[in-house]
Amino acid sequence: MPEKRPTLFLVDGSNNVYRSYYAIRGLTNSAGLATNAVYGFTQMLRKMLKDHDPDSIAVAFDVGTAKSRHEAFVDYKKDRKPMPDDLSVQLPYVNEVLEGFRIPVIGVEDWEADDLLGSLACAARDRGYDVVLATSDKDFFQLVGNGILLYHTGREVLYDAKGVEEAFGLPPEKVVDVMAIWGDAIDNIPGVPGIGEKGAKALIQQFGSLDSVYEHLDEIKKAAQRKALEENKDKAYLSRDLARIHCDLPVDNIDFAALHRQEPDRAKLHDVFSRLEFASLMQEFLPEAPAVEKSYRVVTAGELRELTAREEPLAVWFEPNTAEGFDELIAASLSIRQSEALLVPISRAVSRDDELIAGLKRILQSDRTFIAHDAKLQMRRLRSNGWPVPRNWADTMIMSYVINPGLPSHTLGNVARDRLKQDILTRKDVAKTAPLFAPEHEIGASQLGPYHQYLGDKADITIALYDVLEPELRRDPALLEIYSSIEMPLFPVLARMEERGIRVDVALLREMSASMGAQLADLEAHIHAEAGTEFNINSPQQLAHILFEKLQYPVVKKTKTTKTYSTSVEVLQELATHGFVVPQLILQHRELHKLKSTYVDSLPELVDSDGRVHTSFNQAVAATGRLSSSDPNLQNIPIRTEMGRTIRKAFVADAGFALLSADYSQVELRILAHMSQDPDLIETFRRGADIHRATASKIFGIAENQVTPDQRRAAKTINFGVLYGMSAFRLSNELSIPTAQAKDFIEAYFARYPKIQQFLDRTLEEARSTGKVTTLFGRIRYIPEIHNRSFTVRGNAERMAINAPIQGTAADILKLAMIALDAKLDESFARMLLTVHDEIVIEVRENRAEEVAGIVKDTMENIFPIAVPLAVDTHWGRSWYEAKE
DNA sequence: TCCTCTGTGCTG
DNA sequence: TCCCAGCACAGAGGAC
Repeated sequence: MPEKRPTLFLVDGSNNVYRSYYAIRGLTNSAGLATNAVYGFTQMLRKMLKDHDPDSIAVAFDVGTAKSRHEAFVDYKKDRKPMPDDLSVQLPYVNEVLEGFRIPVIGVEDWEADDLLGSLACAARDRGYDVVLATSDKDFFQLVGNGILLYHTGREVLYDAKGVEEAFGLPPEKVVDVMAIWGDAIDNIPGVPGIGEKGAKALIQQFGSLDSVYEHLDEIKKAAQRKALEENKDKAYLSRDLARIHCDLPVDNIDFAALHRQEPDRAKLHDVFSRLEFASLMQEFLPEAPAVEKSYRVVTAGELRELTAREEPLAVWFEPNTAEGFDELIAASLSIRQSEALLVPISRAVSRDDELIAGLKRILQSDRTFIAHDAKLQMRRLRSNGWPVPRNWADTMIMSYVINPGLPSHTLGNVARDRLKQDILTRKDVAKTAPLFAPEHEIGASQLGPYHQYLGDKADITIALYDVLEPELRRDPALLEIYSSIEMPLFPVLARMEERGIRVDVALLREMSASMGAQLADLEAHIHAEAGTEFNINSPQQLAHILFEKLQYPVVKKTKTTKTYSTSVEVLQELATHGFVVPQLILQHRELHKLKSTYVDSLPELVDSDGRVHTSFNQAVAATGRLSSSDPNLQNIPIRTEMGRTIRKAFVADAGFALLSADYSQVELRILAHMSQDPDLIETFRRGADIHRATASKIFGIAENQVTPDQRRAAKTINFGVLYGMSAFRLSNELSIPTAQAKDFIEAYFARYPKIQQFLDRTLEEARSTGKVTTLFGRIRYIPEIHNRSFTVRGNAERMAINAPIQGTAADILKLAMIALDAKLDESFARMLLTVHDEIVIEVRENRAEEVAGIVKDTMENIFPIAVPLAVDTHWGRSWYEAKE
């Protein structure tokens, strides 16, 4: 193998200062000094040094004006605004930061920074460096290739020539030809007026160069394009000259050896960061180097044997070939102690060691505890690769979730930041460095790089979190019970459900798509004709313009955040009642388009080679304890309208099987009855009456058989409203009655169900005094905003406090039922596939559907007895459509 | 071009 | 002042 060339990173100073200035808004220190540009620039540098660890580095700034280009084109940059004051004041700090990092600054009087960078790059390349230009200016794409790479500092992506071709659409050598036509507003390169990015790229793709475009003008089909090119030939050629970056300026005086990386001056950095008030950077660059050094290394056979003999919990991470997939494993990361990690190369590509792999498999078969952050993911990765799956797991993601489910995210990186104040490298960070650091080549190497760092962090941080979270969990017996008796037994069940997937009838969806497409086209034509103009019906902005400005319909409602005209269903329905025809058509178009784009057209894309879609059930997302589903979300498949419901016909059972759906009836109201111990509500459920009719009877003081459909509907709305903490305002809206009357209804309700009122009061009191609420099983949800001074924020918190115990208890019960069912049902005749909050979908042998339905109903109804019976309805059929009554 | 925000709408 | 919990699509806007 040829010796590796040293890397030299050349940073485009002005570009990155400006980019940071515009990318981050409103950052100042307490003295009022703007710090946005220097902050962004510093973070960019820090990230780049960390991710790419260059051997040498320099920053180029332009100084003075650029004469050569003035001569070429007098208008050049004539419109460029002077640097904003709140940017120029930051430049001295940028210099201080660079001094702190000990990074040299290169500036040559009267040269364009572009040309300076280009010339430095070419000279360095010729002296044996791998050069990386750090900029977000796409003009530099032209220099990429033959020893020069571009690191896009906004995207944090490294481009080689192939990468440029993918990203830009054309290879580096064609960039100036494209710019000649396209132009560049930022640099005042005019280009050919009337032709933009797409047109310019298409032309160069077709003809190969600017010269060739002009040689073949007569072949250009679009008359307007041809005319624009004819009339602006001078501008085009001038633009090409302006876009070309010069690489031949004399840079002989530059001593490249002096650009070698140096250790940063931590004291200096700490000082400037403290004046700028960059707290996290101050923390990172303490005057003294950090005492604890991480020890990550590639494991030896001896070390692995030693590890096998031990029994303490082992944190594990298995790295697959692709970020989200379950395909071939590349490497494993193991840790039994914080700040340490052993890495095992698995990849076939390089350094595969069968002895190591066999040793690792032996460890997995032991009875020790394996700690993972998302054990379900690790389990699926192992199983899909035919590896042994451990029996005993601990899961730090679930620990974090059980301890505080309300965090915005329970990913490893997020929990590490929250709990350990540590940032970890992501796969994305490392993948961006691909052209320099191909993982399969790096993992077996003796010298550690970013990929080792990333892998080591996985196991190291997992065990560090375990050390923090496990004792914390133990301090709360109820939470420990939820963890060990609900969540941990559940995850292998969910793993199986994901692996099985559900069969989808793609042909049926394609048929639906075609027919819906035709209907949509008709509707669209009709709407455009009625509106008298063509516009994008799916654009709320354009639609609002047509409805409320062109057609002058009355304004019903404004949107919440931007206070623009709302075009929501309620608004359109309201307008339709006035007799306007367009809103009615839009409503039809909306429904069709929604169903087609979200379900009918997207589901077939997600069908696996086994003809089934495999969703992910997320066990650490919903703040109430519910599960969620994504990629695809199978918990929001339409049912309420007949057209939407039809989509369920595409979810089908295997040949010889049926789909069985079992759902809890009114589970949340039954839980409310239990938790409040309201005698009337309990009595109604015990005698198996229609709960909404019974409620109507009580509120309106009439016999149950006298209740009108409207009264029942009102009672139903109130019943659900109670679970959500509904306001009289909302109820009045929902029922189209005056607010005063809605208020009366609610008062009548609580007068008849005083225990419910007491339960709600008690729950709010718990939230106020302890800052949290709990489910029947002790699952916690924190309600930090319960004392907020803002009426709106506090009101929201109160409604969450009321809803969380009920919704969460229902989730707990469903999870217990799933665990019990998984133990009872044999894979050979009944397979749990889906769960939708109060429903479980099971694929069952046709001839055993009735028997299994009985088992499922019995299990779900008796899993956790409460003051009222839990009722479960079951239905089955060929499809999910048929399985729902 | 990509990313983020916003509006909208589907489920329990 | 708009009812809890989710996920996903499409358009629009920002831009050295």
